[in-house]
Amino acid sequence: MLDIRWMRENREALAQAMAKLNDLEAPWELALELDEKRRGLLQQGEKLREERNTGSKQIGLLFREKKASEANALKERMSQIGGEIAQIDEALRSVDASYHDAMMRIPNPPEEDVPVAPDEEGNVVLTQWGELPEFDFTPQPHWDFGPELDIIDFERGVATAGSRFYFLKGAGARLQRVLSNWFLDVHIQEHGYTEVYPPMMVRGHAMEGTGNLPKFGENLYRDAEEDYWFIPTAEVSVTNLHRDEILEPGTLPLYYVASTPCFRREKVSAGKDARGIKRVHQFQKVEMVKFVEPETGRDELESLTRAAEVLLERLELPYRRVAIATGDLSFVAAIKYDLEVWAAGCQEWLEVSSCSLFRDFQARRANIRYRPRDGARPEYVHTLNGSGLALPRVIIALLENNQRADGSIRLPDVLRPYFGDELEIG
RNA sequence: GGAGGGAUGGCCGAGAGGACGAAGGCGGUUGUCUUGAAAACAACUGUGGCAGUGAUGUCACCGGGGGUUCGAAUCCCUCUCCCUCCGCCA
Repeated sequence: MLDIRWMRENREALAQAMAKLNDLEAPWELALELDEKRRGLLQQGEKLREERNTGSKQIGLLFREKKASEANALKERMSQIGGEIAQIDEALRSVDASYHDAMMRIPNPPEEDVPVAPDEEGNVVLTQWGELPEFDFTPQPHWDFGPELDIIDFERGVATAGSRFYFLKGAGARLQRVLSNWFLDVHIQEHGYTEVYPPMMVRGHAMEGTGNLPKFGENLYRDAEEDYWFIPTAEVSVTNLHRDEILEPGTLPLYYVASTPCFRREKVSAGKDARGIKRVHQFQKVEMVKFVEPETGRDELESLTRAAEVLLERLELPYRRVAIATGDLSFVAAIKYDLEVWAAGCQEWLEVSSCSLFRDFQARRANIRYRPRDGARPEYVHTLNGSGLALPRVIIALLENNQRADGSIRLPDVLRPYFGDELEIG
């Protein structure tokens, strides 16, 4: 959510930002209109309330002085005012609801240096690390060798839960668990993160806090009877960890990391990314979330992104950092870097991390504030998050890039502390 | 799942239709006293909206929402959460 005062005073900048984002539906003009209406009604109502408050006090006094007839006369007038207040309140309620809804549907304006383009064609590769692996045979995609090695079972996954579900088995399941643990360990021990185990179903208002609702409900799974939503990423629960709080001076920055399953409806066209575990309804992801002071946001984004990149480097996986263009930016992000890893079997770059700065956009929605100094006014924190990393796609790259002519796979040495001498699969 | 009891400021806790944004205590800040500290004493001490350059004014907020009333922390409805007992359970 944006600061309405900023919106009032920066119409031009707002219009430009929305144009850059290529979001033609963003109801920012409507929001400003409703804001004006809302404040008008608010002032009318308050004036009447003031009148009624003083009147009501009078009535109390008059009764105490046994001046019943005067009191009753006043009562009648107050009753009238009460009616007017009720009318204004009703109008205000409806205006307020529309206003709030409009505000919740206005996206975050991009940072100055985000590449301006209408869609993902304008994304810019900023850096590329590592050499693409070369083979003297044709590298296979994981959906071919996964079942052969009996480490991924698609058929039984589909039979059990439907399309885009799978079983990881044996070395496959173990690899995911080991990677998840190792990612967590690196973030905790080297990057100063605190591990949390968050709820994986949350209330609707938590989804609003991170910006997944009201606009993107169709991407989420939910309980049919109760207000429980399955998290599409740990970002949702972990960001809400400090909802409605005022953090005392000295608490920021806060770094959290969690490894959770993520549930996504993935209503993409039926054929797209249908094979393998590139795009599935349930996957494991290690997510980093930061709460920081506003001035430090950009530096924190850089260190957050580096924390994810380091993992890819130690796994010897070639990757690139991509600056997401304005038209491809998510609703809540002010700036976003994607990390894409090369998968030799699929022959494509797979997104394994998104690192975003939200400024105060989420903090306003979730009402997360901090006190800059003792006794100072509370201000909104800035939030960031990034995957560090999404498991299935890292597994894809790891398996596909390290396959050998005989069909076996040799995992990188960095995993030796977790695998011992069992670095070979198949 | 069933029965009952609760939710009040940073914390504890009073409050039962009118002088209540809310007693009292704790905590915090400042001052007096003191070489300094402690103690004692005194004053101050919540959040947000709107209007105003400003002093300030005004409105809202006693878990959330709705209602009754001239007037609600207080009465009614509803939701959420917490506690106790019973049932069930990894």
